[in-house]
Amino acid sequence: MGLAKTEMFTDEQNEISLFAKVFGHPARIAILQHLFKINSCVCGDLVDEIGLAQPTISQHLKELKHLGLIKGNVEGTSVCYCIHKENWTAMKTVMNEFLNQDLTEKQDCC
Amino acid sequence: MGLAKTEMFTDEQNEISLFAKVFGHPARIAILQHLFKINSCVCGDLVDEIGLAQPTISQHLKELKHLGLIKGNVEGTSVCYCIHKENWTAMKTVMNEFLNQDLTEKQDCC
DNA sequence: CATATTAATCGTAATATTGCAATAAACAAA
DNA sequence: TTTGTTTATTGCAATATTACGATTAATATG
Repeated sequence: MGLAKTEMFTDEQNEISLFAKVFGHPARIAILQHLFKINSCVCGDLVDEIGLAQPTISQHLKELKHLGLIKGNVEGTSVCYCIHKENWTAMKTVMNEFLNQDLTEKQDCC
Repeated sequence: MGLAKTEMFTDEQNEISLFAKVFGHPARIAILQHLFKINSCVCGDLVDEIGLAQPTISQHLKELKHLGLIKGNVEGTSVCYCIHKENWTAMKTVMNEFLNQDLTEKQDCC
């Protein structure tokens, strides 16, 4: 099928999986890491930095933008991208809450 | 294509994306949350808890197990699953390092 | 205006993921 | 051994993702 039955899960579960999904490709991790690394914003440099074709990078940027994790600013013929700080922080809260669940009290089964 | 060119990315980028990928489906989030919630371990209860067919749940469990995030203990005819604490903690370290990158010094582009 | 530059979009091929019915495998109990 | 119970595997259909060539859109520059 390839179709996740989102209606049978909680909003939280769907939200976490949507964020995780966008992190589920190394090119998008590379894009985000590069945006974190350089202080100023980049655009087509990402195509050189990462070894993928321009349409492919553009597509990955679109997905990141669609989830609100980055924003793009048109400057002449080029577009300058950067991390969307507020949304990134909000995403972090959701993800950290899931990842940092308490394990100490749990007893092992095996 | 549908094929990520893993060889052009760093080990870290590939590792992060692999972890994220497994979190990229709400059913697997639901499974993990349930394993966190109940103190003792579960097996076929997950099929009832989540609304998916038994082979589907089994497949999701397989992926979680393959990444080492859970472990299964055979008890008679049933299998008891639980979070793999050590591996979960190790995964958390990798993911937190990526998610919690410093944003304060970065200037906005837009 | 014509031309270059840059990024987005379209179209398409290759591959991956999801879900489940059917079946198999493993084990317990009668 | 037979039967029931539980989980894993197989096979397949439907859908999603990834990558990129070709093209378009937008803007700058001569």
